[in-house]
Amino acid sequence: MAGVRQFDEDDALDKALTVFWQNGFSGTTMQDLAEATGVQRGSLYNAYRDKEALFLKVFGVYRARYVAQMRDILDQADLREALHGFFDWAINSMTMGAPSRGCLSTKTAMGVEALDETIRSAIRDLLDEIEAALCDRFSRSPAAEQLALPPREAARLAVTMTRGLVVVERVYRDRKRLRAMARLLIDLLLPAEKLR
Amino acid sequence: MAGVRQFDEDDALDKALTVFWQNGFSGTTMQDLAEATGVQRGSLYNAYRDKEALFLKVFGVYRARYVAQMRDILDQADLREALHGFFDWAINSMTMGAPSRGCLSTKTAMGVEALDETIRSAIRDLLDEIEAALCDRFSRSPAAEQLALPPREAARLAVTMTRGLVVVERVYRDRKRLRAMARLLIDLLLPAEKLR
DNA sequence: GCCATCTTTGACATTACAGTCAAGATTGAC
DNA sequence: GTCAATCTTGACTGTAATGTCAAAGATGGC
Repeated sequence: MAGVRQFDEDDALDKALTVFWQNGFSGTTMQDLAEATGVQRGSLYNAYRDKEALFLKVFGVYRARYVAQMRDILDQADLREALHGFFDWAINSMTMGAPSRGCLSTKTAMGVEALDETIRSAIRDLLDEIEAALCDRFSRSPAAEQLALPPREAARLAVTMTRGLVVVERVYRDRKRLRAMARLLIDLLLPAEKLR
Repeated sequence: MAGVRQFDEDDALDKALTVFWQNGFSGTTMQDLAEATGVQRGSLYNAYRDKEALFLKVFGVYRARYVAQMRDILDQADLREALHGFFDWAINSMTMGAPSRGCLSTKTAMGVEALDETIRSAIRDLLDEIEAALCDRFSRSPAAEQLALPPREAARLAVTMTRGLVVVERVYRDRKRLRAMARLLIDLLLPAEKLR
């Protein structure tokens, strides 16, 4: 196999992820990616065909990391703490950077005007995975008994809420508000432990 | 006052709103607006200075209509029905069109990469107004006693949830899912009446 | 009817971006 | 060491968008 890739692919994808996350899909230019990765535009086209294919590759990295981290955080004995941990982590993640980078999947879903079917399905897969991770955690005894809703429904509600938080973050830029919202939802989902 | 405007401003703003709503701020070009309104690009620039100023004018129309309609819908005796009416209306509104037009404020908040401060503050004002409308309704007796949360908090949670619904709509394109989510939230907010 | 004032019109300048391509560089296989 | 496959490079093309401007057109006030 002669004529071998000159750049470190993992490193390049990682740097590209940072750029996409900060600027969104349509807000990122191939020039931006070339500068961030140190790989020339032409090489990126050669390696990944076009901007969308490169994005999907980067999105795969994002997705794997996201789900692994959230599963790790959810994996603690106390359900309330697991949920707090999850929301804190999500809120910290989206408020990182200046201006705050937000959420890549939400940015992409809402940011591209004519949402490409391939991209949309990649985002849907991620949301499905997030839902599944929450659902798994909620199905574990004794979580199911503590919840005000069946696991699947509680999971979907939590997923929807995190997406709402991303939008609210973008508009209000107020971490306190986000934390308060998360706390409200947790209190509603775990009524038995609601001791004010 | 010689040299008078040749086009009907209300009509033009209304048509521009349709375009912005369907395509978002950055996805809409002045050419699109010229075609939709029947007003030449140059005239639009002359009348509104630039794309952003025109958008803000259009957004004002959107905001007034949105809040008036939602206040009207919330204004029915039974709180549960008022909430169902509100969410149904919001869901119908965002799933209208093909592809569904979504929510103008959310699209704009998430779609513009470097969110302009003026636009962001216009969106924040709208969300504040939506929250206030919900809060007013929740503060009306006997709503406050039926709610699992204080009015302000319940209102904020509902606002966050509608934003989440918009994102979920864009990804899943499934009205049933949206309705189910809305129902879950309503059931959590009105625990006393939770009779399955 | 005349004029000052604003609007309309279409061409123009500028910028920005996605994607292409041919020539040259690199390197593993033999 | 040679070769062929692949990668790299930078210039080029094509397209699309925003905003500007000068000339022409319309109109209310007098």
